[in-house]
Amino acid sequence: MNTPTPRWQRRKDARPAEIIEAALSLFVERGFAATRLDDVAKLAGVTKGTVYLYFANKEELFKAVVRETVLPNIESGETLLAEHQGRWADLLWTLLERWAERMEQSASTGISKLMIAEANNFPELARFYVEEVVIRSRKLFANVIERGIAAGEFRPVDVALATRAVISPLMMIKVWKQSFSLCDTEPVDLRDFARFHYELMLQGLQAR
Amino acid sequence: MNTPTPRWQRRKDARPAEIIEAALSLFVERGFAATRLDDVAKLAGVTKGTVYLYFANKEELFKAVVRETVLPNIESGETLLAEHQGRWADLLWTLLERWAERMEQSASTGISKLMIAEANNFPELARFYVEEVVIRSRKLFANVIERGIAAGEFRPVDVALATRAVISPLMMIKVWKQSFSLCDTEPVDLRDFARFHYELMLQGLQAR
Amino acid sequence: MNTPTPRWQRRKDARPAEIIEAALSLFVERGFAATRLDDVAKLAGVTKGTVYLYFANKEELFKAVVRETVLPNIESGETLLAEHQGRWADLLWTLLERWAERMEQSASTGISKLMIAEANNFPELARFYVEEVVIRSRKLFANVIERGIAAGEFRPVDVALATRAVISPLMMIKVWKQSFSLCDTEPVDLRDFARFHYELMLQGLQAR
Amino acid sequence: MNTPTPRWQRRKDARPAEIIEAALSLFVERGFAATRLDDVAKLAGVTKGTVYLYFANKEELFKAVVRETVLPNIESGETLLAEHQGRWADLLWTLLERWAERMEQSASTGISKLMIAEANNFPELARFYVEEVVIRSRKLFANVIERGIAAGEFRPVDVALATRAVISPLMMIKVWKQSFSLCDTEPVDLRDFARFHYELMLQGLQAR
DNA sequence: AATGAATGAGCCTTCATTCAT
DNA sequence: GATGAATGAAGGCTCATTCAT
Repeated sequence: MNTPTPRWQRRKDARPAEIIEAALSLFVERGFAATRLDDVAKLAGVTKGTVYLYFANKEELFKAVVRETVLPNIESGETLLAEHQGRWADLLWTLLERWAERMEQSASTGISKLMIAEANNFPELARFYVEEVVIRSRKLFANVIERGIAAGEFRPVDVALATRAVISPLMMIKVWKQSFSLCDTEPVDLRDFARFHYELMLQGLQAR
Repeated sequence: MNTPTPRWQRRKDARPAEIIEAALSLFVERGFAATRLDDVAKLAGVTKGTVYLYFANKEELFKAVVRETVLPNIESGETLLAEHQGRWADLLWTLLERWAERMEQSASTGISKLMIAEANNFPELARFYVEEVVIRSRKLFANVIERGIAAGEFRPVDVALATRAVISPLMMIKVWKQSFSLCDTEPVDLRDFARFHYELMLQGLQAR
Repeated sequence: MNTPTPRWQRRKDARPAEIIEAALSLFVERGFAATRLDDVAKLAGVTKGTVYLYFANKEELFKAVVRETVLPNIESGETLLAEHQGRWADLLWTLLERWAERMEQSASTGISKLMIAEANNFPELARFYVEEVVIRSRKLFANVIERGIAAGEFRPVDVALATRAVISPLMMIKVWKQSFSLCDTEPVDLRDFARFHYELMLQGLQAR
Repeated sequence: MNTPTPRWQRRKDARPAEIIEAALSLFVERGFAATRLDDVAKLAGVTKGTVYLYFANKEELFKAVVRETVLPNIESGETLLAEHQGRWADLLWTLLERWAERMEQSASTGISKLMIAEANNFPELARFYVEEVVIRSRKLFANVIERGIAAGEFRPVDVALATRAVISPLMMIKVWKQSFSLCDTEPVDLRDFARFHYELMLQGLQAR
């Protein structure tokens, strides 16, 4: 007497986002190669065929995940830079703090570890990631440092090296947490570390 | 009547070490999952069946690789600490410099990336690695910082955070190089970066 | 108040023919199995669902294509035979020449190759094709030969064998062209070959 | 009490030939695309993995089939040509007769139809077949015709066209038989047709 | 001890067919 | 009548593992 549940529903507009969300969570949890599209489909509530309706293949699905979940973060940082007024050291802290915050909330920051783990086996993905994400992120921080130097706020350091010195520690801690959260008995808090590292950095960067 | 074993024949005792060496080099180059045992065997000059003679399966081979190739590096650092006389900042630099050097020469430093990439899929191995390698490495650097503070050379910072701040940047750069050497158009030199980062750190660490 | 159906709107009666035309062209180009219904639909300007509205499945569509596109050619030959006056060798040439011409212009002559390729997988279709197309075509040529013999123009050869000897070469060249046009570096012209073969045949057929 | 049957036996030397034989028979029966490697393996008494032990992929398996089963036929024809003494028309007949015989006995002559059916979908196979089989076969017959002309036995015809005229009819009859054996109610005998066609040809070819 | 032939489970991808809209 | 989103079965290929020799 009750209406039989239809075999499926048309959810064209919602599907891609649902699949991307499922893929992000599984990619970050298990890695790219170890994630089966069957599982992505199941988690998204569809079948494998449906995944291929929206994404040409596994690699394109991955790229879509990056585009939808990582790029917006970078763009928000670029906006911050464009609109910034005031001390550059303050902007540096704002960027680092927001990054640390996102690391604790959004799975999208797990993509870094994913890429580190899979880059050698999927060179095309690595290229895509470096071009779309890495270079732009570096440029963002490099810009802040350059302007700080120009403003006389920072010493005239090597910008490429300084950019790495600003980015690497926080990224490493995040990557580490993702891999060893279950067995590292001496974890550090991401935001505490971000602040500590920022202040340490600043001593060495600031002009006297 | 008895056929004398020729001098040049490989003793069977050497086999496991040869297999481990081959496995290290391929695991570091391609990662755990992407390395085929066929290739490990070929590189070691044996056949696939022989690998299974010495190692129960791929995971056990992986564990053996970690055990045999990483610990000696740490021990040499501990010796340096035990015998050190003079300024602690100098020891800090010595440790970082030697580490950076090894990164450019020895495949064993590629294990870090390997572990980061595979830890989630091999929790027991992750536990082993954290206990035997990570904790000991941290303790080494933490000791240097603590003694520097005690000697009035460094400010009384949070030692756990400072240890991470000292270790993470260089490790991140190495991990990164390993994953993106082919497509990162803006690579930095490991030792240049080690020196840059050391000096920056020192500004923030030193007591005035 | 009533919306008049615009004159330019396609009548629904035209749909099947449009789909058949699209299917013919793709089947001939790519073969039965390799032709996707998606592509047929796209070429016909409809969607895949619409194809299933008019044809129960891919096989039925295939049958429809054969029915609609091959028979008219045979009928025109039969007409020629019925109305022929003069030497039978001339009619033979006329038939061969027209056939060679059609081979260069109409996709429908590609059906032969299609049937050769798919007959084993679609036995019922093969039966249909043999009965409706093959037997009738043979009869046409056999008739010409028989009348030529009766008229003393040709020697009294085995008509069944002679019919095959007349038909096969040209058909083979066409079939071949269709399959190997891209990689055969020594193609021959269809009409040159038809003429060459006709004259060769004639030497052997003619009474002295 | 009875010894349990081993899961498999080592039959290294025999395997490739067994797999090739199985593949030939299925390819000819069903076509290249429609033949599943699972079925080839089953018919050869092995598993799919074993097929890949000896052949890199389906296309390479096909090439091996051609190499092992078709090329020897051509080579034997080339030997016949090299060693021939006497009238060229006789050699022509010998070649055609042997070909017709093989058509009735060996599955390998079914490859022609196979290639016709699949060439468009597997261009690399088509290229291989044309280069390794087609060109060489044509050259064989072309040589006979050329020498016949040089010897004054045949009229100075267009050799390329004449070669096709010699080869095509018999090949077409064979191809046809393979596709329509079940439903053609007017089959002709291959060897009868070969003889008939040969004699017809000869009339047109011979110098007066 | 060592080999390497053989296995079989697993995964990405394709596409004819179905059916909710 | 027409659409196109969704399905699901099928097949090529890989590779860790086993085991007869």
